[in-house]
Order: sequence, then C-alpha cells, then structure tokens
Amino acid sequence: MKTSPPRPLRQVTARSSPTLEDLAVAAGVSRSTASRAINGGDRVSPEAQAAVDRAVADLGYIPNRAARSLVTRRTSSIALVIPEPDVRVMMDPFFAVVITGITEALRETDVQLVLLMSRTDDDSSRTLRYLRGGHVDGAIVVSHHKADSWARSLAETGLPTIFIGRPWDTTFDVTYVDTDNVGGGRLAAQHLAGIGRRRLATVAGPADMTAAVDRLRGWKAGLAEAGLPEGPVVHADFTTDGAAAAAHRLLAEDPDIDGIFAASDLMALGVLEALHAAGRTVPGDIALMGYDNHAVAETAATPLTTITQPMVEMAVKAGTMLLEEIEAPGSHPEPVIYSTELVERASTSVAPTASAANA
Amino acid sequence: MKTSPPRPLRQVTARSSPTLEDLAVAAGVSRSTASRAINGGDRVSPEAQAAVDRAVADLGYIPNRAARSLVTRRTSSIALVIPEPDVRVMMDPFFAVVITGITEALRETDVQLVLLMSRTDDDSSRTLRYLRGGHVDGAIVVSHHKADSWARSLAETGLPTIFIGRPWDTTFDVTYVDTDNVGGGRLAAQHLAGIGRRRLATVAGPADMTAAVDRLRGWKAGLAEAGLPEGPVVHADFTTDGAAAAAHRLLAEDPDIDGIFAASDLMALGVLEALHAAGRTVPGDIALMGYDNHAVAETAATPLTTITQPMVEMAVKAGTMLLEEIEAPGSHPEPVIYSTELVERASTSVAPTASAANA
DNA sequence: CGACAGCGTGAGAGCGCTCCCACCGGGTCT
DNA sequence: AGACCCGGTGGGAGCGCTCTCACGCTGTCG
Repeated sequence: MKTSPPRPLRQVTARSSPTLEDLAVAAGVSRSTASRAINGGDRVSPEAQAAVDRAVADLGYIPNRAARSLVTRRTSSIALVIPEPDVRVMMDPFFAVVITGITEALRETDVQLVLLMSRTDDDSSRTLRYLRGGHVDGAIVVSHHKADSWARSLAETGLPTIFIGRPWDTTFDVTYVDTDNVGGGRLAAQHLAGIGRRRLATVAGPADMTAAVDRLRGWKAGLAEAGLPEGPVVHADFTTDGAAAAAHRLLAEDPDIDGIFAASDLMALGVLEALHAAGRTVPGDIALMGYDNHAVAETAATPLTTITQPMVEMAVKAGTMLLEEIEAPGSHPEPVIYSTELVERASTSVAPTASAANA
Repeated sequence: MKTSPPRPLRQVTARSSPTLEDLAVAAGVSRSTASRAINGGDRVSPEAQAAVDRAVADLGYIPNRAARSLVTRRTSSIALVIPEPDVRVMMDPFFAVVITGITEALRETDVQLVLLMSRTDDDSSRTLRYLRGGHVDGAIVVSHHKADSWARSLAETGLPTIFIGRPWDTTFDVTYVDTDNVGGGRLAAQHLAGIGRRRLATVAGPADMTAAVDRLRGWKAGLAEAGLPEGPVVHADFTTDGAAAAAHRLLAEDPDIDGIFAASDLMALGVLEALHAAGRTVPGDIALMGYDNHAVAETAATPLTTITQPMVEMAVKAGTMLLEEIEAPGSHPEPVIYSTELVERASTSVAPTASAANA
C-alpha cells in the first residue's frame, strides 16, 4: 500500500508461519471469509470453504492463538490448580489419575491444560493472580485443606471453577465433584461389623480435611447402624509413619480391639507395621481396612481390604462440567458425588492368613 | 480524539481488567514508559518507576499475556509432552515426579507448564501441530518408545526441546537427560554376584525402549565383569502380570537359577508372585532385585532390593536446561546422565526371611 | 560558546486475529 | 412491481501490548 515510508512494513522473518492474510490470498478470498471458514464455516459458501481448506493444507496454516485470544478474550486453556503438592499428594496415583481424567475430558476439544502448583504462600498468590489475569478460561481446583482460603477469592472472581473434592467452605457459590466419603466410611464399618468384629477403632485422617472428616462421619454412622459403640478414634496425617504412631497409641489405650479402619491405604500400611511390631496378627487378631484402593493395598504383606472410588470418572466429570460452565456461564450445577465400593482382600478375611502366622 | 464516528470507540465492558493505557494514565506517564517500567525498568527514571509501581498496585494491573505474546512471539509457557500415557506410565510415581521437578525448575520464572498427553496417533499429530504452532516456547518430551518417530520431526522444527530419557533415535540433534540405566543394570549384577549368587537370570523390559535396553546391557556387562555367564534373558512389558508370565517361562527353562534381576519393581512383584506360586522362596532359593525404587518395592511381601535414581533432580535439570535453551538458542548442551544407587532390602538378604518361610 | 552525546520520554505503527457493519444479489412476500 | 429479507462477502476497526524512532533536555567536551 503506502510505499512512501522508508522502513519496510514487514520484516520477512525467516521461519514465520503463514498468517490469516496469507491464507486468504492463497484461497482467493478475503481475510474475513477465511476467518469464518476456519471457525466452523458459518455463512460460507461451499466453494469458499473448499478453497480455504485446501489453502490451509497447502500452507500448513495454524492460527495464532495469541492474536485470537486477544480479541475473543478466550484462551482455550484451563488450569489445574494443585495447592500444596506435598509428598503425600505426589506419591498418590491420585494426582496422575486426576490429570488423566481431565485430559480425557478435554480430548475432543482444543482446550489445553495448564498446571498450577503452589507450594508456598507466595506461589499461591501468584497462582491467584494468574487465574484472575484471564490467562485461562476456567480452573479445576484440587481441594484439600481447610486453610485453602484463597479458593473462595478465586470463586469470587467469577472465573468458572470446579473443585475436585468438596471444599471445606461451601458457603460461597461453589460447584464440586467428590466421592461419597461418608458412604465409604459407612461401608468400612458395615464390613468389619459384618465379619463379626465388635471392638472397632479407626485411624482417621486430619480433622481439617473434608475427605477425612466425611469418612469418619460415615464410619460412626455405620457403627451406630450396626448397633456397635463408637469406639476409639485417633487422628493421623495420612502418612504411613504417622499412622503407625497413631496405631501404637490406639493399642496402648485399647488393647482389646479386634478391628481397625484406617482412612487411607498408606495409613493402613503404618497400622499394619505397628500391629506386627506389637505382636498382633492381621486379620487373625485384628482385622484391618484401608481406603483408596491404592496400589500398595494389593501388594502389601497382608493385602488390604479397602474402599475404591471412581477417581477417573470423577476427574472426567470435573473436566466436562468445567467446559459446560465455560460454554454457558451462570448455570450452577449441583455437586456430583460418586459412590464407593468395598474391595475385599486378606486383611479382613475370617480365616488366618500365612502372613498372619508371621508374627 | 476523533469524536465524529457515531459508534463508541470502546464499549465499557463491566469487569474488564485495566489496560496498560489505564495504567499509564493513572501513573501520569505514557504507555511506552509504563511498558518499560513494567518490563525491568530499563531507561526509566526512579520517579516514573515509582509512579508506575504504585499505579500497578492501585489498579491491580495484570499485563495481558495474549497481547504481549502477540508482539514478542513468546508465550512464557512450555509444554510437557507425554506420549502414550498408558496405565503403566500413569501408575508410576514417575509421572508425578517429573511434573514436580519441572514445576520446581519453573518456579522462579513466570513460565507456565502446559500438559500435552497423546494417547492416539490422532492426538499426537495434534500435539505436533500445537507445538509447531508456536503456542509454547519449548518442550520437554518424556521419551519412551522406539516408535515415537515424531520426536524427530519435533526436534526438526527448531523448537527448543529436551528429552527426559534418551530417545531411541539420537542421530538427529537432540539434547536429553537420563539416568544411568547401564550403570544401574551393572549394579544389579554386581550385587547379586556379590552375595554369592551364580546362576543369574533377568526379566528385561521391552526391547524397543532405551531404558530397558540399557539396563540389560549394563546387566550383561556386570555379569561379564564378575566372571559369570550371561544367563537367561526373558523380556516382559514392564507390567506385573507380564513379568509373572515371563518368570514362569524362565523357571521352566532354567529351574536351577538362584538370582533374578527384574528391570522394574512392578515386574519384580510379578516375578515374586510367580516364584511363590512355583514354591520357591525369596531370597532363600532365589534372590530377587527390582529397579526404580517404586513405593511398592518397600511394601512388597518381601521388600525388594532395587535401584534408585534421582528422578526429581533429573526433571529439574530438564526444566532448567530448557529454560537456558530458550534464553540462548543454538547452544546444544551435552546430555546429562544421573547415576544410580543400590537400595538393599530383604529380597536379596543372605539369611532366609519370614516370608520366604511362607512358601 | 556551540556541538554532541546520551538518558528519559512519548508518538505511532503494527503483531494476527475476530467481529461489526455495509454491501450485493436473488428469492419471497404483499 | 416494489419492499423486504437473507445468505454470502469484504472492508475496517481495534483487542493490549512492545518496539522503533524522534525529540527534548542536561551535561561534557573541544
């Protein structure tokens, strides 16, 4: 066009990819038409569409996402927010499973998954800033602790957000998916009662995590329904070592218990250790249950009876719900709760096992 | 300025975040100066800088990434590419560890991690398109199989790329980090030879994966150095079940072996099962080693002697190398190889263990 | 005392895209 | 027959940012 200015209008950078303009020229249509053809082809004649399609193939055209999202205010990406990725969270297959599920939900879309892990407080304010900055269209937050207060401020920004695991604070407008931890806890109580154990105890998780609280609640309810007393409750931090220590305390206070429900498989492992150290056999003297159906539950010295939960489905659901929420904001769907199932293994079998004979 | 056009120049969208222009006005400087102040503050007077800083805080200004990357051609994000996230890969803590490490490397930067998982061929061409589309500044590829041919085409696009795990094909210009799988295999041979085992066999991984091939190579070298014959080699697919089947074959062919090296802990678990099923004790009859120092190695019925590798460090290194490569393209650093260590547990202890008495 | 750096600054163009609007032409309705 | 609609199209503005360039202004040197 205006050739008068001395400096070149566009430096031909060596390996710059073709622009929409180039595409349009190649296809013999206008930039507008090319754009329409690319984006679903509404109000585009078949001929024009075909010409653009061919040009796309020829040029290897790939739309510039930055330019697009600059004007649409959409980024075609969502964030997976993982607060406090401590060792526990990381070693759980949980993490991998959540990612797999979300990826699965995203697979037919061109939405990308951005990972946001905040270890420190500093990180989490950065994370928050990032989320508020409009860098993603939505977020999935793996909720853990009572202390995740910023979850609330996040939700308040209006960014479409789905929580995986019920957040501690649900007084604000929040949608989440979760597994039925109450039901799982009840299942554990029912099972142990069902195999004739009567003096039951539990090693519960931290009192500031909804999953732990719910499992404990279900456990108590199950005991009550079975007509059994509530029995001793000790708390641990979802780690193997923590649970071992808790189990020792338990045995010291109530030496005659005959069944223990540990609120996670990793903790059950610790309990198992402690029981063996104390000379008790499993399940001979004490029947033991875990929770999660973690890989170690199956490979443990005494394979653990445990509770399994459809985590992949849950993550997929979180992904699809988020996509829907992004597509049609304002709809505030109900929480989705997935039910849990019992997985029976040797640690609660009635007959003594080989490893029980170990001790 | 030009008030003549009938339509408003800028629709005041309800909750649109402040722009650089707004910032500049608030700070009483020009857009250019505001921009400079934000980006390192080069050639900006202290007063202007202070004014901008204050305005940033007041307005809660967050730069629009899309606009920025539109002009800079930088996205401030990198991709983690995981080809074929099958069950095996997912259940490994490997996955989580890699992500943790990379996140760690990124933490002082504002670079974001985008996850690209391609399960199907269809996915992987999409992945490739995405990477070539300039949507990320670089990529870290978790390399697995011989068949990952597109890794090459990726590398050829000139996108800064680091492989985690030596790619099968290194004839092209490729930088990678890896653990010393050869050394690890050798360590296994040395250890088993060291405790007096003489008729050694291995359950190796798939022959199309570099990690498996390297471990096997190291194993053979170690045997040779110990003056032992090469012994039987069976291949399995890195799964527990596959390894169990392989172990059965092994026992059928060579009933008198007294030591087995499984190229992964998960496989060692399968071997352990098979041995017990065949009435062999571990380590009494047969000493057993795994590889990876997976969580199950410790919790297995007979805790496994295994090889540990600094995976987090490796992942961190991959991250920092990528950042460097992005910063200063063209530098083609040497591959970095991390050494491995032996972790001794009951499965190779000389004295028979309790669980050995099980069988 | 005039020329010349060089720092700090602002104007303006433009990154690649979408979207609004005006336009054209052929069918349909009154 | 004229008004109208509507599918298909192109022109043009503008998203929010960076970056080049030109312009003062102060200080320093010849």
